[in-house]
Amino acid sequence: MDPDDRRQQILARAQTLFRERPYGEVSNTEIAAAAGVSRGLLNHYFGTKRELYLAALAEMLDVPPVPVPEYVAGASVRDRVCESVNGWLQLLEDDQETWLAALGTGGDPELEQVVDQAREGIVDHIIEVVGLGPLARSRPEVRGMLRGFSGMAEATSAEWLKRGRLTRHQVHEFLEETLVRLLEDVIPRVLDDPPP
Amino acid sequence: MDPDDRRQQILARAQTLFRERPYGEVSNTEIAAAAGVSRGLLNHYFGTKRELYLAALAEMLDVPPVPVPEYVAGASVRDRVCESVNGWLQLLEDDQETWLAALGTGGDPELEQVVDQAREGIVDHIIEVVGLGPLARSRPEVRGMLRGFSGMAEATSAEWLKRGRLTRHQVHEFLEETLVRLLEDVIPRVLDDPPP
DNA sequence: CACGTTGTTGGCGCCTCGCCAATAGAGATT
DNA sequence: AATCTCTATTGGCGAGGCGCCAACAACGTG
Repeated sequence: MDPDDRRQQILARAQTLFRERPYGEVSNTEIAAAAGVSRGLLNHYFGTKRELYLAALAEMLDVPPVPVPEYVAGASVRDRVCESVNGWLQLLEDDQETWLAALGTGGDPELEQVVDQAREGIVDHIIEVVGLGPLARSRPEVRGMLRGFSGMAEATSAEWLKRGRLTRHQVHEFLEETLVRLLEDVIPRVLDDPPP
Repeated sequence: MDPDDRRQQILARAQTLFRERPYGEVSNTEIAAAAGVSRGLLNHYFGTKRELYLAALAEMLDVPPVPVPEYVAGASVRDRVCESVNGWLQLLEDDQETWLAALGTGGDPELEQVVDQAREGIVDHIIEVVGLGPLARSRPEVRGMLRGFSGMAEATSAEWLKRGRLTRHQVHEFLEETLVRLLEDVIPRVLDDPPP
């Protein structure tokens, strides 16, 4: 068989398995059996199991981005932003299981639950400090949106601590300005908006 | 030895090891040796290796939140928001390595690089669709902040797809409103602000 | 026709994990 | 004080997984 085809076939089988179960629970033996080849052939093509996993994941995430429509050239900022958000949600709906498996903790539900609980504590702290009223506290949508802000805080903090593209001062200012606008404008607007 | 003390001691050693290396690269034998006990004792206390890992991670993430200062009662929204952001950054500086190890992909650098590349592609797409000028494109701070927005998009999408606390419509509206404000107000303000 | 190259396989050795029988030591009971 | 029970603790056994390597086969080439 053609080496490129074989390599691609193994990767395809590995992807489907890594999508449904986390790394540690998928054995090379299983991947080889699913691909109809010997186990040693996996090492021949990809070296180690980790390299196979990285290759599979890289190809999973290497999806062509949603094409940019033409009309954005003369459109307003809001229209272009709307289009960008649409592109993201579209991408997410197209191959949902891929992103859910790749991002997060790799698909482990119990592990997910542990870090989820810690993040909910962060949200609790935000709610307490900014002094949300009891009516806002009771709505789960508010918690959901604040979890969104928490994700932003984690990402910008990583930009500061790991990548160095932001300073601590910039992270602070960015998060403060954003959170103020969320509380005063965005969140009330989303809450008041009726579902279509 | 007192069972509680022993359990705590094993957890402490496991935490330090799991902080510096990802799950798969830390063996139970190593944890047992570091704790000065037999390997079988780990199974006696925690059952399986995964349970030990979850227990260690849960205790790592179970840090007491930064206490809320008193003056927030009569302060403005902005002051309280500032205090909340301060709390987050403080928490991050106090035990930085814990959060960096727990969040993200579990401390695996190569895996991190793969998903990082995918996320940078998302940022590229945002930049292209919203039509940022070449001067804004060139600044790495802009990319850093848009990565923050990307983190928010991932978190809110998880709220929609996994938790169900937000609808797709709400996610869309929330992200659109937020991104418009980021582009028009927040990002320019952070860029123009001189470092202290 | 011989020969080197390469895809492919089965097997060997090492490591890790979960389980279990065996041990030792402390506390309780008589 | 002696015994007995309970439990913390250990070493070892078996299963499974991974990386590596020698052997085989098939195909093109001189």
